[in-house]
Amino acid sequence: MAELESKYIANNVEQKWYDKWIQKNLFHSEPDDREPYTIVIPPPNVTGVLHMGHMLNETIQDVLCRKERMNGKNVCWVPGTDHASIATEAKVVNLLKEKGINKSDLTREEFLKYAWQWKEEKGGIILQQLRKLGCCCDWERTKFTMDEDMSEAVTDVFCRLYDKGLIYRGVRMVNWDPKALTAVSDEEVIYKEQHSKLYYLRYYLEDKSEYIVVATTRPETIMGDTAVCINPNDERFSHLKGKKLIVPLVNRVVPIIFDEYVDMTFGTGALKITPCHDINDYNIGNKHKLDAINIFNDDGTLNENGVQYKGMDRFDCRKAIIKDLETDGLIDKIEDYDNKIGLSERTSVPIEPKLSMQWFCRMSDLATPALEVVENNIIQFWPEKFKNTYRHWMENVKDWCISRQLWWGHRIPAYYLPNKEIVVGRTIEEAYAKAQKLYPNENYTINDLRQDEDVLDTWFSSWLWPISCFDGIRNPKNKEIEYYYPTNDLITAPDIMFFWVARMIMAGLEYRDEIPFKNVYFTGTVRDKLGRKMSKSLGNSPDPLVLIDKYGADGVRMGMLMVSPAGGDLLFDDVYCEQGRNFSNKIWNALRLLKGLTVEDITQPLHSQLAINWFKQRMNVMIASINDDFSKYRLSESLKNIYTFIWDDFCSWLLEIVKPEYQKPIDNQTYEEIIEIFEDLMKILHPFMPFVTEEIYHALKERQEDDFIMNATYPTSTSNENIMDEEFIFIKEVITAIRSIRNSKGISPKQTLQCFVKISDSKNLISKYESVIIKTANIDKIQFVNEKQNGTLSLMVRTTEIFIPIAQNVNKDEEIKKVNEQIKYYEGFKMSVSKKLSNEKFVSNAPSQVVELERKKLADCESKLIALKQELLSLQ
RNA sequence: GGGAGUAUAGCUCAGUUGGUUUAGAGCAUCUGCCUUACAAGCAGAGGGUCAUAGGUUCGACUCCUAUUACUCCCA
Repeated sequence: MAELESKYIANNVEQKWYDKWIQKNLFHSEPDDREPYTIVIPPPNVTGVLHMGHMLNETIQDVLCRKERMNGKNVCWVPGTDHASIATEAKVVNLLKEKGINKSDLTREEFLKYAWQWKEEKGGIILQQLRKLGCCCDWERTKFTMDEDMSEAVTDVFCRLYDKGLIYRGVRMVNWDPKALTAVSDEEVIYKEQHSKLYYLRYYLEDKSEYIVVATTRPETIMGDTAVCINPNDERFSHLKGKKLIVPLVNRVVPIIFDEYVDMTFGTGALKITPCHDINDYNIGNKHKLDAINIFNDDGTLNENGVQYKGMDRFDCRKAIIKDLETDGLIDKIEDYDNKIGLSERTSVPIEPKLSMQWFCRMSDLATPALEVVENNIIQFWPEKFKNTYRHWMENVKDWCISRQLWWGHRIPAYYLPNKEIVVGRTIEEAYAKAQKLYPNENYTINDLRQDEDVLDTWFSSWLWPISCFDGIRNPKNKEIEYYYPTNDLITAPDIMFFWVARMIMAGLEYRDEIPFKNVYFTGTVRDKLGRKMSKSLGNSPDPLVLIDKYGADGVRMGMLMVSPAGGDLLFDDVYCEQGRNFSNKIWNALRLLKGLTVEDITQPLHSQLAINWFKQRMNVMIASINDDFSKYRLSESLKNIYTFIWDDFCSWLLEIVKPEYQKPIDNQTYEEIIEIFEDLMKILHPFMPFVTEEIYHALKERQEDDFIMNATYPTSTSNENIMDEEFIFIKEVITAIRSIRNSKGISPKQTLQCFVKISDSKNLISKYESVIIKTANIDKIQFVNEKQNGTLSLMVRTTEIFIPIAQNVNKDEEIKKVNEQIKYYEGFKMSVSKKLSNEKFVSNAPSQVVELERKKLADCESKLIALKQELLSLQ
């Protein structure tokens, strides 16, 4: 074998193995008689580039997939992307603008051509990046939410829901995004605290005899005012019943209305009502049958109802209006005021409430069963606390606004007839047939049908994802959907629980009569080390590809997972990736150690045999604990355990014990066993660090052409016996105590020491492991004695006393001080235990093992105290 | 304003139905080592009134109540 590099270079290794896995088609799945394990990826936006949130999310999925594959499942991880209507359309519009092309100058078809072109060029970047991370996605199955089959499913579902009466059209107050020029759903509005102003405006009575002061944060909407509202219990205004007011600037005469909705303590107690531009005002307007005057164009500028401000942007208009009102003396005062403003998640501009005709999907019937399956743990949430949030939303679910005023997306399959009626159909032909049937006397031609201009909300396709990925809407009985569905685990962020998770559950139950997945694992948010969310504007997000280049995909994967408990936020820092990279290097060097040894057919030393047997027992315990952690999605804990198992138990203890002296050979039995153990360790680690483990796996032995660790069987726990592990813990304490003495007295590790052990219960155990202690603590041999030896230092491990002779003089004062400190500690300990034991209630109520244990504690403590006091005497 | 969650070492977190020598890990810190696999390392050490105040219990980091602080969700 060629000389191994002294450092592990991930870049030399990772691409090589990924290419081999692809070349051997190891990620591809076909239905067979094995049990399936299915994950559909939460499809990233085509506009997106890989960010830290994806990294965490995809790493978790990859770990789960790789683990289940090694457990013998037929693993299918379906990758794909989401068309992201608003974001993509915005991107394409901007791009065209740079080329000097306005969207409004293009036809729908022309625009879509540009959009598809953009998608083909840029939309796959993120999936390429996932390959760098090592993701074992079945790339042959890559889906896009606007693929033809996926789109057909969306249309089909729309028609079915419409026929069922669950989809309707209506005028509603919607959240209007004046930049994207579309409605967005409630979930896409982000409320942010902002410093703004509260303006106190004077509205004169019709007869100008007096004015009342109205407080508002949005003075620019006064042109749409159609009333001023007052609480009927508010005595300050009771004399104004039946009076009318003049709206400033537009001089419109509006009524004073009375409604208990108004909070008497807020502002002045008088509220201006603008039914077109505020949801609460809209409701009051309906109730009191007020006029509704729309003053805005779709892009947030003022329309002709804004009279002299026509054409001005809404925020410029606010400034202008304040100036004009001031000139007219109609401003009472202006106060600083903090309020929450709704911003569009996509464009970050303030949302403008707007009345408009939209399509809605009725939710309540769909929500009931979807809540039930989560309440009954048929679908399990990890961590479980998210059930609360889910329940709250499902119990207060509102109808879903599913239309968007965009071109990029699934066009609504509704057609308008000249008589203003609507027909819905999967194709225009189907719609036309319906029209003929409904209105046989009208003699319509197919050209009379005009399709709705709007597209569907992106989530209206995403909610079908686990089904439509396997063509389960169009072909509900096909082999694939029957085999892979329901999927096993969904890994996602909690912020899309309502957009997506809840609706997938609804769709699953509605169209398959079955849940879409059995477990939902919610990841935390990736933050920077100061706890701030990672964002473009803060520039605090590292570039994942740069990280991978620097630390290796294995290093980054491990770094992220080590610090991300389920559902807990992750405070990311490069140092974690560095730790991951160092771990790869540690493993690499363990390989170098083994590869550098000369193997001979000689007798296996006792210490090697003992250590290997101990390690095998420990391995059993470890595997059981890893499997238990996985069953509870405690990936972080599992990885931490594996990390210490390999670094400490394997490298620092096992390898150090079996390592022959410099330039001496190792016996072949030990060597073979260590190679086997190393291989099992790599299998255990593989799901977390796929590349370095594959590399080591192949370096350990010659392998068959098709032998890969990613397809190996995960080691199983063959016994739960752990006697040797417990023994070894004590022996390690003994060894550490001797090393510590060495360290504190400045004795070189190279200097072999004598060692006396006072005869006690531990004699057999220490004799058994004598060879191990000799090797690792560098002592000549163990001599059992009845008394402390002269010129030695005492140390105590549990209740065993050990004496080490040291050449230099013992610093008596220092030793006396130490012994006194220990005596003090054990006296205190003894007191607390005695107190417990002298409590009759404790002795009679506590389980007998607990009482026994306390008795043993007391006995051990007393014998320690005796020894310590003797030690003190001998020092004085 | 309504709801949920968290509070344990300098930092990030474990601590599984209350009881295993009066709290564990990683990182960071300190001490000593270039000991032929590894300085991306080795050996060792220090560091905590378990947020505060009560309560339940023979026994509380663990259960209950209140307070404080922070985080998230919803309006």
